[in-house]
Amino acid sequence: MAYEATALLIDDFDSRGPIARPTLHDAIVARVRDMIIEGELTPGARLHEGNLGKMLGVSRTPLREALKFLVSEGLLELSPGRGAVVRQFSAKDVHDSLIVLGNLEGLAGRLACEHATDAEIREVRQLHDRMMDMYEKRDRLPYFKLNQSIHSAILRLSKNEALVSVHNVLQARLKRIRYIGNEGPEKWAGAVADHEDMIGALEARDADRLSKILTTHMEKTWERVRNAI
Amino acid sequence: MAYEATALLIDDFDSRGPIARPTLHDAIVARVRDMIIEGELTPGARLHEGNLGKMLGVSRTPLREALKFLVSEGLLELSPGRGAVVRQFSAKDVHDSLIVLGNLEGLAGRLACEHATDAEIREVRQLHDRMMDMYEKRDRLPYFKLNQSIHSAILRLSKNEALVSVHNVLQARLKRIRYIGNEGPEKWAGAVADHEDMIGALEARDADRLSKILTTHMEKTWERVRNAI
DNA sequence: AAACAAAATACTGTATGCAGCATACTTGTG
DNA sequence: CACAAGTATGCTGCATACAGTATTTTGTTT
Repeated sequence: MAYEATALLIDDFDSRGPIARPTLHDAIVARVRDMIIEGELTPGARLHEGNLGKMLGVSRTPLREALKFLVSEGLLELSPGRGAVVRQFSAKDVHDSLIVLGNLEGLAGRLACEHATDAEIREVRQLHDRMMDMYEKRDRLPYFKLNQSIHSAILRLSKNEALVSVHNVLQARLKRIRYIGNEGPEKWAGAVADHEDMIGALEARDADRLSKILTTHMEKTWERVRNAI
Repeated sequence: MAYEATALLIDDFDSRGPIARPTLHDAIVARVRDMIIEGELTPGARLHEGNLGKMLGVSRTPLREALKFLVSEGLLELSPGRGAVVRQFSAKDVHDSLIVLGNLEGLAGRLACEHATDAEIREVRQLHDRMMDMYEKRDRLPYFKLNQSIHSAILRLSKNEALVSVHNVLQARLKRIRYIGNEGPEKWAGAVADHEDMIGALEARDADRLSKILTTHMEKTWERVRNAI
């Protein structure tokens, strides 16, 4: 019975790429991370090792290892003798993180203008166009996902691994909040306008302009999200 | 016998602060991190759980948890079935990290100009003056430590927790490199000049200037370190 | 009835044991 | 003598068992 659940976990994991096979550790980390992002585990909730382990079909040992991993990522907090708790982010925490994220994306944009190939920029343009389609249809979820893809793509095009990894950590902490904070129609239009500017600046390889747009875009994100906290 | 080593570990840990008592987990993490920074564990070295555990007087279970933590921090890499290895940083990795660090410190400087109190700036000035004393005496190690303290202080004065935490992660990855890369006299003078500018800009609360100095300072660090890799 | 103390329960932290896999060594063959 | 295959050793990955500590519940006293 326990093994059925384990099998499920591993099936969930993306098995493409012949280099590294999926490990149970990675599967648990990904699963718990999702549970936090999707709100199954709410901020402040205690993670009971016994129950959670049974739930996932895993013994406490690998589960605890995964929890330590998530503590290091900043998604959980650990009080000695009392186990792991889903981390609470105050409004200031979120604001602080968004400032840093804005700065990192600004840097990424600058580097992307320098290092991206024309073909890569065309790919981002395609993502953008598909996103605009979804906006026309007011289809929120695909829009949201494509939006995320575009930001990730710009990060990737910076060709700076350290930047990508740091950005991912911060991004993961806020994913839950952004998941909730779905903006109203008027602010949505503003975000779309930003994105039009973005792709334009990238295609023109105007590093200063792209950098500024990205940083400012993140400040606006704060305005959109601040009430949802 | 095993317990003697454990006790030692815990004694190493700073026990001030009545809130959180030192945990074995934190002690192991700190110890292994130090072993990497100080070169006791060289990049590419495999970490044998049995031996390392005996060495530290700890069983494999908490040791493995600590290793997972350090993997998440980016100091170790994990290949399934083959355990943990001290991560190798290529020259590009280091360069990329320094670019990001420079950007983060630039942001920190900008925020510090805004949020630091006069008293806090005076404290940085004192650190700076003491560092200059050490420079006069050509006393490298205290100079190095005070230098680090000043950069940390500026980060702290940004009053941005997310920024501090992200900076720490990246800083930890490079600590080993900086530990090696001790510059020659002519470049040392350049670094000192930068620091004079820094404290001046901070006291004047000139955010743009401080930000630029910090970012540029990091680019110069690359020049100093690049040959040592 | 309320508050405090004590005991029982339950959860975390650590050690150990076992199974599966990777690697190294040895032996046999071309 | 070299190379390949099979075997043996050793290490990682996971589960379970035990010890120590926090929490909750119950009983007693004011």
